[in-house]
Amino acid sequence: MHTFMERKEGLKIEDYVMGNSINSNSSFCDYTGNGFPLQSVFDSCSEEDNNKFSLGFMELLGVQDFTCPLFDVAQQVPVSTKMESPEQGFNLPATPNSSSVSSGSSEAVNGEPVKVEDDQEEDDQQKNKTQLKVKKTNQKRQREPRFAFMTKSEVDHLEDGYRWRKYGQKAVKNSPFPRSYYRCTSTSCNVKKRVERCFTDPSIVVTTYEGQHTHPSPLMPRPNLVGSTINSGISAGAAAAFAGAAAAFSVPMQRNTQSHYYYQQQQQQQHQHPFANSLSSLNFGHNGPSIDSSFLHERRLCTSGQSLLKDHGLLQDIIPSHMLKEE
DNA sequence: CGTGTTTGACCTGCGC
DNA sequence: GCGCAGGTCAAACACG
Repeated sequence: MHTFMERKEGLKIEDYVMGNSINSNSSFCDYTGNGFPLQSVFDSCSEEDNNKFSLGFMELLGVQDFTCPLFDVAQQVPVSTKMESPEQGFNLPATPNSSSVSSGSSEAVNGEPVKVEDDQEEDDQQKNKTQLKVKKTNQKRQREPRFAFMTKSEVDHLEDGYRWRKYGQKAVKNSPFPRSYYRCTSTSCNVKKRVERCFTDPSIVVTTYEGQHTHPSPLMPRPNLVGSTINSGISAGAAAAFAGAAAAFSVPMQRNTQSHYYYQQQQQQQHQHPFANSLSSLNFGHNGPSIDSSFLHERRLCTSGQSLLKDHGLLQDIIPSHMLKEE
């Protein structure tokens, strides 16, 4: 059986969901009836991979029990995984700001306006525009890994231990709810996230993270609080492992939420579970966040939680028992 | 004053 | 080429 780790970039999830019949203009809420914007999560797809991975969508998701509703939040069914950027594994640091380009780069140098002849100024602007195009083109080719999940929450912007600065908001077609764009406030960190609400089920918030933090969470306390989770039925190891994996993409730690996780997997990725990959590389004592008490109320599942359970035995405590039985 | 939000304008990619 | 939609910028503004 194919695991999602073996899947490559280019998987067109819409095809697997609705048999190639989905109108690209439709929101994902239309696709699933549960409203997850897969289009925004699983982009950069290729025809080749469509053909290559013609197995069932559920199989693609690593879900063995095909009777499980695909996007049933109530059942906490893991959904799908995929990552982008061939060169970037799950735990590779995010590309530094070198790839980010400001549209106002032609205005000043070192904060001071540059006085030049008009002709030269125009040339410079032309050059800058050209360079901008080239950079943006390259930027698109090497996208940051994306990680998306849906969360049942009343608040749009979930607290995840990192500080975010909102830099944009756009109305989403076919949805009354706008999409918000956030960027990590850390100067050396270019992680972004998009937050939008499913319009068919407004209680569901879809968060898409792009890139990985290059710094520890500024808000997370030391992980010695993890021990407190034991009393609530989550082992310290499981909690720390999950929180660490979550921190890799800054999964929100929000009370009373329900989430599904989505990975965007990519070509030539290590044959290792993304979460496991992330977990193995995380230094919980330093970089990994500790578990906020709110985490105890979380009922989340990573996409590949089941395989992770098998391999590492870390997350059993937070997996609903009925899901284990379904395996 | 520092930090974060709002919002209109702009850029880019893509389909027709 | 044109129009649309997604994504980003940056000035203005709010707030503690």
